[in-house]
Amino acid sequence: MEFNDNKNIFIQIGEWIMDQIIQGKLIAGERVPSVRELAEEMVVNRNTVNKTFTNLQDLGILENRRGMGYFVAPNADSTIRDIRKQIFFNEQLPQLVETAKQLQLSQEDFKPLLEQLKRIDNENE
Amino acid sequence: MEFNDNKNIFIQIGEWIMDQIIQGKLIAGERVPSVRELAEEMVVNRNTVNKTFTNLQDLGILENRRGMGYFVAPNADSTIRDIRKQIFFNEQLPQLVETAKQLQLSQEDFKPLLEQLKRIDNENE
Amino acid sequence: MEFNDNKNIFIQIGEWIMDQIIQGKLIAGERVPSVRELAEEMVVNRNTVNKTFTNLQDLGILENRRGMGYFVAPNADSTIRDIRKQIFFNEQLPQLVETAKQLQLSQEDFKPLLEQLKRIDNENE
Amino acid sequence: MEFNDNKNIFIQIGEWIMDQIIQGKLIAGERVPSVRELAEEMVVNRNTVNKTFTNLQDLGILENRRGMGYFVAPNADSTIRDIRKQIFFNEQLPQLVETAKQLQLSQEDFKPLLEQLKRIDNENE
DNA sequence: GTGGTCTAGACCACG
DNA sequence: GTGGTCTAGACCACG
Repeated sequence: MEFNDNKNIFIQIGEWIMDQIIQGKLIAGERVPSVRELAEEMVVNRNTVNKTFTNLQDLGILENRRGMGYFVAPNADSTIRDIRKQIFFNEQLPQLVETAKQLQLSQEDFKPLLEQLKRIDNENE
Repeated sequence: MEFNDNKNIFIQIGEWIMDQIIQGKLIAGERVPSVRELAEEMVVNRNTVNKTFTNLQDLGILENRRGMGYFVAPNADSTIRDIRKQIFFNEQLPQLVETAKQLQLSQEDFKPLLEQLKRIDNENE
Repeated sequence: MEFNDNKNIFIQIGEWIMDQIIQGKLIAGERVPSVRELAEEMVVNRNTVNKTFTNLQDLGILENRRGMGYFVAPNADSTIRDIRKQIFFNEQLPQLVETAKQLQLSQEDFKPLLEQLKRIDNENE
Repeated sequence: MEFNDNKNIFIQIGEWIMDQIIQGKLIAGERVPSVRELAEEMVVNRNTVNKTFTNLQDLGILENRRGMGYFVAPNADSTIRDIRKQIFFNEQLPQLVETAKQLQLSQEDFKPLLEQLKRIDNENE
C-alpha cells in the first residue's frame, strides 16, 4: 500500500479498512486479517496496525475476540456512514458554503457534483 | 481565538489573516500587526506567528519591509482567491463527489449549498 | 455464556462452576461435564476449559480421576466459601473502605448492601 | 514507583495521576510533568507515559496544549469521581451484595466499613 | 523545549 | 496461532 506522508499511517490503514467495509469487501461478523498478516502485507510495524485496530474498536467498527483476532462489528457499515456523515454536515458542508460565498462560485463550478447527485437520486427513485 | 487541534495553529492564523483580507478588513499595502502584537493577542508563541508570516510571504500574500514589519501585498486578495480556487477544484470538489457517492447523499443533503449558489447566481445576473 | 473482557475467560468459567457448587446444582462427588462438552457449550477453546479445571483442581475444588474426568471434591462448597471469605477480608473489604473514603460515600449509597445484611441477620437469628 | 505485575504499567501510572488529582495535589488547569520527565522519574519508557496521557485525555481528565504539554482538565476531579462511582455502583456494589448473600456475611463482618461510613456521615453533618 | 509516530524486537497471556 | 505491552531509539512537527 502506498502511504501519503501528510496523514499518519495508522489512520490511513484505518480508512482503507473502513473503505473495504463500505464497499462490502468486508462484511459484519467477518474476521479481518490478523495484526501480523496485515503488518506484513502493508510493510509496516505490528504496533502500527495494532493502533489502527484498537482505534477502530473504540469507534465500534471492529470487535476483538480473545485469542481469535478482530472481526467486523455488527452494523459497522452504518457506523462508518454515520461518522462520515457527521464530518460531512459539521465540517465539509459549512466550509463549502463559505468557500462558495467567498469565491463567488456558480452552479457551473459545481457541475461534477450536481451530476453525481442526479445520478444518485435516479438510482434511488 | 479558538484553535482547532486538527490543523496546525500557524495555518489557522494564516487562514484568519486571509479571511481579513478577503473581507476587506486588511487591504493591499496596509501594515499587518507585528509578530509580537499578534502573538500576544492570540496567546500563541511568537515563533508560530513568525511561521504564519513567512508562509504567507512565500504565497505572495504578505511582504516584508526590513525593519518595518509585514504588509499586505498588492493584489493579495486575488492571489488568495486563486489559491483557494485551486484548492477547491483540485481537492475539495473531487473529494465531495466521492463523499456524495459513498454516502449516497441526495440533493436534499446539499440544500444549504444549493441555496447559497442560487443567491450568488442572482447577484451576478 | 457472556464473558467479560476484563477478566480471563478461564477464571470466569471457574467462577461459574464455583457458583454452581455453592448453589447446590453440582454436589460433592458428582461428575462435571467433560472438557470437550463444556468447551462446546460455552463456545470456547478446549485449552481454556482445561485451564479452568486444572486451576480448580489446584484449589481443591475439583478432582481428576484418570480416564473418567473431573469430579466435585468432597467439601468443595466449604473450600469455595473459605477462599471467597479470604478474598473478601483481605481484598474486597479494605478496598471498599478506601473507596468509600475517597468518594465520600454515605450509608445511603450502601443501602442495597445493608438491607441484604439485615435479611441475612434475620435468617440466622 | 513500585509497579504491580498484575496491572499494566500505563494503567497504574494513570491511577496514580488520578489519585494525585483526587487528593488535590494536582489541581484543574495545572500542568502535569512532561512525558519525558515522568518517564524518567518512574523509570519507564516515554511511550508508556504517552499511552497513559492519551488515555486520560480520552477520559476528559487531561488536556493537551500544543507544544506546552498536558494540563489537568477543568473539573477533572469530579470526572474521576464520576468514573469511580460508576464502577462502584455497577460492579463493586452488586458483587458485594452477591458475596454477602453467598457467604452469609453478617453486619459484624462489615464493621470496618460501617465505621468508615459513620465517620463520613459525621463529617458531612 | 513539547508531544506524536513509527520501527525492531522482546516477552507475555490466552486459546 | 491470536493480540497487548513495553523498551530503546529515531525522527518529526510545533513552539
